[in-house]
Amino acid sequence: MRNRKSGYGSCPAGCPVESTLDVIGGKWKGIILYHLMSGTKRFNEFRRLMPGLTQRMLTLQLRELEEDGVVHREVYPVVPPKVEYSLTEFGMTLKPIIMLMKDWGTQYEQINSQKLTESQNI
Amino acid sequence: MRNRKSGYGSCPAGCPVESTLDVIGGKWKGIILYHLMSGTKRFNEFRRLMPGLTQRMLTLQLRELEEDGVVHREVYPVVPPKVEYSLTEFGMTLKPIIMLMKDWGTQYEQINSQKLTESQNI
DNA sequence: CGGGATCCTGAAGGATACTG
DNA sequence: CAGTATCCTTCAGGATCCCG
Repeated sequence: MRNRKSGYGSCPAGCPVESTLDVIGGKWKGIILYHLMSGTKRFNEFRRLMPGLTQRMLTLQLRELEEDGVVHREVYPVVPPKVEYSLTEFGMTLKPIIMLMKDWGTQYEQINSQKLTESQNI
Repeated sequence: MRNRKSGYGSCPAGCPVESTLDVIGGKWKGIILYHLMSGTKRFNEFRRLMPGLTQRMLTLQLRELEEDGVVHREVYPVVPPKVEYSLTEFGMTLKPIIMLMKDWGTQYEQINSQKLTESQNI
């Protein structure tokens, strides 16, 4: 999923779509960004919000989002350590997309669960 | 990227976002959907539009999109074979998302190329 | 023309343990 | 608290050849 950006060679049109997917398409990036929409979060806050996400993956995904310029990482030089993650201004511009994706995903899930119950009734 | 849907266990909120990414997050699905926005396409049309995409992957990605209910596959019983792919009505509802993603990706690419030239000037 | 059948690999993601 | 550091697994994606 990563290294899409490097490889294309020829990609006439529609590639910006892929660039966007590069940024938000990581396994956890969608949820991470979604949670960041509602405000700054700390490292362990994410872990509470997303059980099942390991520390390693959380770190990696956050670092990539940071590299891509959509997430800001603020380190406070205190003991115990305190690090806050927030959306950059550019990251904020993802809000409409994430929100639309949330709405669409809700629709999609409803339709899928309907299919399921239908096939059980037959 | 696939089988996200099956695995979660606990996914309180924001998961619809992930569901959507499940549908559009495949390596070529973004471009495929983008090209379908402008109308029905045949198998080899896609291949022309996206050199570098192998037959196998094109078939697989189209089949998954079909399973997810966003793409319709129309087979004409003629010789030589003719198969047309189009968006379902539900698939049409993805248009706003794809378009936003295209716009955002364009912005993102501009910013990235700026960074590049800046770092070369230093 | 529009695929299917195989085989293969790279890297995305995961489990676990340790640390400043 | 917020991470590294290793090691390991899986499977999405690719290459190639064949077919009705």
